[in-house]
Amino acid sequence: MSNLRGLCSTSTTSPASSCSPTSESECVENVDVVEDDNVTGMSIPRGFLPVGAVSRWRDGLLKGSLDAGKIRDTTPDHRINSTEARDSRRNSIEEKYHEIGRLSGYIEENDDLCSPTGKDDTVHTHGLNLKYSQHSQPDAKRSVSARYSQEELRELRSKINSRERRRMHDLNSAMDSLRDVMPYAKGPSVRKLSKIATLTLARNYIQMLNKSVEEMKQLLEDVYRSGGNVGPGGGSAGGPLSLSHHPYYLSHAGKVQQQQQHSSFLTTHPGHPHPHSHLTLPGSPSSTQIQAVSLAAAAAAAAAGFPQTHLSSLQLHHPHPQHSHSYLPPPPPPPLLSSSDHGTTTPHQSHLYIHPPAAAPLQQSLAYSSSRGSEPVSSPSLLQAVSSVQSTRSFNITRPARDTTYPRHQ
DNA sequence: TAGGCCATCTGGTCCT
DNA sequence: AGGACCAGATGGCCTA
Repeated sequence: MSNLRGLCSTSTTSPASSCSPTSESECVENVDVVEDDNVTGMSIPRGFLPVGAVSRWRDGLLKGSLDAGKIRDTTPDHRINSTEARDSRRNSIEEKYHEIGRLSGYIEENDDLCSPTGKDDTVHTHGLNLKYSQHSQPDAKRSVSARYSQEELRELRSKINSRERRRMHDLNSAMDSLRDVMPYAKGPSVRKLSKIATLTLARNYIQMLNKSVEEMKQLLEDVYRSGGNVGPGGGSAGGPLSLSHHPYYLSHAGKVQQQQQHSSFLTTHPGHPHPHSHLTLPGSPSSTQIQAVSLAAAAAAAAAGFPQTHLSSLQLHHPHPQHSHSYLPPPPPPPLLSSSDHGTTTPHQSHLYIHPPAAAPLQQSLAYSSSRGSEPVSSPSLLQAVSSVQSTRSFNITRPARDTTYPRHQ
């Protein structure tokens, strides 16, 4: 029997990664402890393997044996359906494992199959080796095996795997960066968005921002068009602005006031000293300019994720009939998470339905914000999404965040 | 226990 | 030729 200790050292990557721990701490201990496995009778260096790694190593060894053709997989085409394949493999794993035990010599000639997971940096050279060494392979393929030794092929495979891991880690880092700018609360008790949920949320968030930009553009055009048609002082046109009664303004009066103090564009009307009073513009404040301000605030609120139900209630008092309507029509915005995005719908629900796993982080986000007394960082679509989920199924929104620490390899 | 999500390995393809 | 990218397969972990 080959001593399994140190068999992971053949990797070209870091030693830590060669052990394939699920966390760095898993590979810290390296005490000289050997445990006899009661299934195969093989000695397993427990000290080298983290908790739970024995089973993983066992499975990995099984996989390596299967892939290497040492063990014939009796499962018909076990690669067609992953679920079925997994179940069938799990059902027969013990049987196969006994078969592994009879193949102890395999271990001695494949010393780098000691990875706990049986995957990480376990350079199964069966791909390059077997495939490229077949005489039936094209010349280009054969040349690979002709130019490289077995050891070089292993190193090559290890390098390829390492690059792929790094690539996926970069992708995950980018995903985390994207999550950071997403309008949902983050916290220790909030599970982070899944990848698909992150992308879906990002798409709809961008759509929402684009819509705000378009509204701003339209408003500025109106300002330029009608700016010269308003009399000095604005008269009644420059009168009370309903923005002061807007819930966003009321709840953010302090911020608005602060912005006024630092803005050369906005001043507090002398006749209305109260910070919640009406806004006027210096010089000749036109109603359209005021509307621009109000809409800018509304757009900013929308960009900040403030519920658009409030924004849609923003009605501008203007003497001109063409301006008497709301600049923010209340059509429902696209859902941040729509059924089509996630591909999960319920036939009996015509409205939005979010698959629970995808919605849970959003719901937790709201709960987290609420519990902290902070204003929920949400959008109307988000609220709609969550409320629809709440009406559909119940979730435990206080469950701890899932430990999805990655990368496993540093 | 089933299903979701994820990391990893792997081989193929495309690009520089 | 080597690297990037992609998709399939697989197993682990977690939750409902």
